[in-house]
Amino acid sequence: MCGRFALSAKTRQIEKLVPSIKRGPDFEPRYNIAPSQKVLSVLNDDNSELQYIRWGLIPFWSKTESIGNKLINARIETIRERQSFRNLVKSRRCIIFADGFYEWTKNSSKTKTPYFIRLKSQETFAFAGLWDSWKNPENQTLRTGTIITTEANELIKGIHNRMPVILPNDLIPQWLSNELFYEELIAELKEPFKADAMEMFEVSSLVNNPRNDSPLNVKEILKTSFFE
DNA sequence: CCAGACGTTGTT
DNA sequence: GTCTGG
DNA sequence: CCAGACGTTGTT
DNA sequence: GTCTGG
Repeated sequence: MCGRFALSAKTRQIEKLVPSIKRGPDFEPRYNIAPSQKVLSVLNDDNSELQYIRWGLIPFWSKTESIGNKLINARIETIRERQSFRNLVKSRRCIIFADGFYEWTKNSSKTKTPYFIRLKSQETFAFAGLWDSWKNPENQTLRTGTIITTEANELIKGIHNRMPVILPNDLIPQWLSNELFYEELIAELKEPFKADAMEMFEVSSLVNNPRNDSPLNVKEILKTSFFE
């Protein structure tokens, strides 16, 4: 699963992943992005626009906002079957930027230990996602999205059985293209991102609280040596 | 036909 | 136990 | 994902 | 809005 992640990159690094996007503003680093918060994305609708959507999919037909609490992830194995997702695969794909994510493992003691996972290169990457547009009772439009998951790779398997679908950079244009052979691409994306390009660290349980998103907590959250 | 769901993870 | 909010 | 709430009447 | 279950 993917229920929490980080994005501390500058706009410039994100522009490298999607050359067609217009220069966006720089933004504050975020180390503890939780469902219901805004996530930085590019939608297949407009590959030139960097925009925020809310994490937690609210399908256009939903009468209530609360369904978004549930639809934070979509299993790639069943994405073509699920009522809430299958139509979106054809028409409403997106990418969501991150440079690391968290997974939890349960200990014998009922406590949960968080781990931070990122690329060895420390580069920003793109999750594969789906989005939709919903109108609230006041007729205001809200764009929301969900992150696609797959089985865990060899690195992550030790702590957890699922992980987010990370798009290899060369597949980003395909995922955002409107002439998509999604059958083939989806089959390809079931294969989890390669483990030897990633690294994983146990981190402080400070990250358990989604309100701890201060850059000042980074050294506490990432307690190993790599943030000197 | 209508009513109710529409999801994932992990645990029992 | 289950839902809501972040 | 985790943390925290989960409620009403009536006013300190 | 559309499918599933009864």
